[in-house]
Amino acid sequence: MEISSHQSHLLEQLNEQRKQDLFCDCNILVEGKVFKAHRNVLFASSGYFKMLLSQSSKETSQPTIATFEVFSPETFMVILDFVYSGILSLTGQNVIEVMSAASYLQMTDILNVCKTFIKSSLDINEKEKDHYLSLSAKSASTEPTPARPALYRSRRKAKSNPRRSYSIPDEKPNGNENSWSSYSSYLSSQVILQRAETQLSKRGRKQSSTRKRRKHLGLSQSRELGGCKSDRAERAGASDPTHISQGSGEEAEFDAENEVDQDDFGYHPGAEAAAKRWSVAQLEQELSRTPEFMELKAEELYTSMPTILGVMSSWNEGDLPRMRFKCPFCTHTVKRRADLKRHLRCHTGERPYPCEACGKRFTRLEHLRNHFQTIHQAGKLICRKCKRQVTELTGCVVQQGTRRYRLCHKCLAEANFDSIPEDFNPAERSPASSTGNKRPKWDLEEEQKSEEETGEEEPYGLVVRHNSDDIPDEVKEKVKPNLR
DNA sequence: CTGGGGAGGGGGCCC
DNA sequence: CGGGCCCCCTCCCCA
Repeated sequence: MEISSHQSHLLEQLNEQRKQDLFCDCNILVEGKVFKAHRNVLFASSGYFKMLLSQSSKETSQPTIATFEVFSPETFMVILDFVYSGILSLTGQNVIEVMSAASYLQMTDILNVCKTFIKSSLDINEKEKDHYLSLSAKSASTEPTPARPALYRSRRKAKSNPRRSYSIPDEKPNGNENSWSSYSSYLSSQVILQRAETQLSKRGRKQSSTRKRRKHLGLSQSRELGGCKSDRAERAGASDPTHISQGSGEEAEFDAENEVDQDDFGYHPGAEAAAKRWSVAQLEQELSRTPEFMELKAEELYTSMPTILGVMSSWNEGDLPRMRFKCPFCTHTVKRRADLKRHLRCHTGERPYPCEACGKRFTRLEHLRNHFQTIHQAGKLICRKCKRQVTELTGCVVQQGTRRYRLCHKCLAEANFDSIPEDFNPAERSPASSTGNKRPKWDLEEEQKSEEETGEEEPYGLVVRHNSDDIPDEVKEKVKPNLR
């Protein structure tokens, strides 16, 4: 005999215990805010917690502390409330971040609901704001089977909108349906995804600048797979040192047409060893700062990409359909596969082209070349002050702040810089000077030139900013020639 | 506070 | 298909 109310009653009791801080044996620290919960509940609800708790299940006497910096307390509150009640309070404002956090925490049900929430917005008048949805406790069972349609009911406040049940379309990770083939479907999805996409692209820009700031701070990019601070930071106008890789989790999840097994991107096998410690998120951040990790993840991404990335599109009636390649992480499409591969670097964070002088890494060789020429070569042979042409003999490079330029000796004397000239010795500063054939030709040219320059310019002193403070030791050690 | 310029990043497309 | 060029955009620094 089965008493149907038992499950919900049990969950209610657990929730009451949580609220009264009874038997809570796990503290979750989210950006300084502490949430108390029960280990077994978290274990049963989240793949992420399952992994962490299974690693530390031996020590049960002390309350466990988990730290997250990849989503906001508000977001975690939504998720925790769902865990203990089966009710997911989704709004148009928080769906992105909840989805991102759910991806990070490996909570498949929430992910599916978020997807459906976005999809369903296609059919819902956009004027309607604040879509409240709740996931039924039944569908919130601990059985994470994506193939099973999860049910959630509308919890909209408008009384005229009675609660409705939606069923999430079956996910077919290995299905034969080629969702990429329907460009009209793709286009229609853009309508609903546009708003969120705007947020993402904005954040992408933010992140881009954040990366720059990090680089200025001497930090290489961190990659928080499947998790992010997302748009909250943007809304708050805060500069958040979080990297794009939520693209792999969040943006990927966003693309409802995508058939890639999203969990492949949300799960971090490389971090398994790190899971033994509780601040795994931090540890992953540290781990993910290495270029090798980027490349590993990029490789993982490339190999796990769906075979079919092209979408057939007919731009104009009567035109022959043209194959375009769609990014699995965003709505961007390109004509050529090579362009897609290049584009994917902005999602994977892969930077195969390190500057051999300062260790800074770039996504493209041309960017590296430009960087080298402008930063390390100061190619413009014009005195910045008097604008007269100078030569290697009549002028020298000075550095002021982040700017590098040339001054003729006269202007240099007038300027009376405090900068202490430092000899630029490419041989010392280029850890890969003996890398042989793999070196790009511009580098060889540079070497020849610099040999001349060092001989000629040394008397004047080439003021080269020392980036040693900017580059973490591990990066400096791992600066390698171009990896391809 | 604001505008200009430098630096970096990304897309399109040609070779 | 990779390399390279051009263009545009954004961010940051500085005057």
